[in-house]
Amino acid sequence: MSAQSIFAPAQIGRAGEDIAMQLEAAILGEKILPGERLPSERELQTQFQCGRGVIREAIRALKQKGLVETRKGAKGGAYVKNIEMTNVGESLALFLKQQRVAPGHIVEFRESIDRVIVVLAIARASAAEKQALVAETEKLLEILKGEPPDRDSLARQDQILNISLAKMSGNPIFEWVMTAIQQGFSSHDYALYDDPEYCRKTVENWYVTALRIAENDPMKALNSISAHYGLLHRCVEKQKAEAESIPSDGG
Amino acid sequence: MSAQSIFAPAQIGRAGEDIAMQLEAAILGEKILPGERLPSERELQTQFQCGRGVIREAIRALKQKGLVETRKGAKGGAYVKNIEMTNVGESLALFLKQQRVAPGHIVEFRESIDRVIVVLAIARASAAEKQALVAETEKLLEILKGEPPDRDSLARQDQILNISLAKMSGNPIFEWVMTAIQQGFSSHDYALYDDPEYCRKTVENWYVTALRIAENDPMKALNSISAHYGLLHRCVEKQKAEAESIPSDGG
DNA sequence: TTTATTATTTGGTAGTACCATTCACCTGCT
DNA sequence: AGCAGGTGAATGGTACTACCAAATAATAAA
Repeated sequence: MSAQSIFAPAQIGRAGEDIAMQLEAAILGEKILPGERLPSERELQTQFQCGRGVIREAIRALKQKGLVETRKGAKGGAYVKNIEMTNVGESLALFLKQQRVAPGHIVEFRESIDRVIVVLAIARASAAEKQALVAETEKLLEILKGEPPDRDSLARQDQILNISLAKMSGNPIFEWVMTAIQQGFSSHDYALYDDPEYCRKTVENWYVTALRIAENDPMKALNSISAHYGLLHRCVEKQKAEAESIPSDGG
Repeated sequence: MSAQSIFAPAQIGRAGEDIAMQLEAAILGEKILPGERLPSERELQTQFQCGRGVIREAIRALKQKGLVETRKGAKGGAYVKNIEMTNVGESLALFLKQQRVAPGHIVEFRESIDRVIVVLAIARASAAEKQALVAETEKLLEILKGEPPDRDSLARQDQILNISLAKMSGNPIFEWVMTAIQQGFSSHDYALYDDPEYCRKTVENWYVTALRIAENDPMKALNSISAHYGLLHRCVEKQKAEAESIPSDGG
């Protein structure tokens, strides 16, 4: 009943934007909580005193932002949901693609983040969490034993490890940033796992790193991280060189 | 003339999504370059064999992603543009707001990022850029001389400094992260500038940091950064304590 | 009580009409 | 010729109506 009179008609030039903003404000201001629904399009139409198309466009914008999801049928409508990391990641991925951010930059960023994460994780994560991390790396070793190793599984497990580690930092922002970067970079990551040599070394390095973390040895863990990204960096350089020497298949 | 037959009618359940995806693919695939226009809504309507509302919603989604901007009138339409960092930042900012991240976490994250940025900036930025940074901090000093200092200007200049510094790292991802974090937490930053003591110290610290960077002295610069965030952290704690002792005015 | 049918709600789509804005073009005056 | 002002066309923005498809609720039938 709270969402009946909180909206103003607001009929200026770009009414759609205005309505989208009002709805967004209502959501962020927790006038409408996650799980609840916005009034139906036809109700909003009367509340805002405008056409239904405008309402639809506004809701479309919210949907794009990940603020709501829509369902059809009775009891359908625009349901407020918690924003997921994937929305942020998608957005970043778009940016990275269009701006042609060099893989080297991404590697550099990830390394710098990871170094901080490792130190925080050692200081804050419980022994159980650290052991769990080691267990996850052992899974990675298992996957590597396959003949041939399943690249898809490797990449997925690698992402899981990165996220787990980020979680152990005790600071959610690291986790989110890592998730976003991984989404934006996933295509490259896959490519890197094509190199069997890089692949093997990386997996081994993950294992060592996890052990160092479990042993609460930050300096050695940082060394492992550096080694990891050293590998990654060389691999990126190598792929770049190859891409330049074979400039075929382009559009 | 290339954008006439590249779209398929594609009339399945959620046609809007489909059309948005096709348009997005066309843009990312560089079928339509930045600065160019999408066909008009009415043209797309005939190409996709659907109603104009659907087209409008699809374009609305692209607009929300920051892929296009629309203009009215003759020669108007949806123009492809380069994605700006603020668009990506908005997405993250939204997420951070909804997740109610503790200010302490943000301070921690920003410090860790800033430490890396400073080192990179010293190594990579030109002498001119470093001098420019010093000049910007001097502006901050000027603002501080006002009686009373204009908090709004201070906060804005502080943001400019952070972004400038991030830019000097030579890695656009740091710039993005800094932009995004600032967007998400401008409110906190403003609050911090309410404390005149913190304000003065911070400004002075910025100046010292810029000088250290200009002198290419990474260790001292890092010390300044630590001092900066030490201040910030104490200020956040103080405000948190105050907020807890005065639990009024809440929703 | 369970199952099948019907009605209702609600988002999704199509189409039309009209308005406001912007630009290209043309007219007419100087 | 050159400039001022008007005119018209293109285009996004809005309103409205009608209908479809899906999902739920209410009702009837077994």
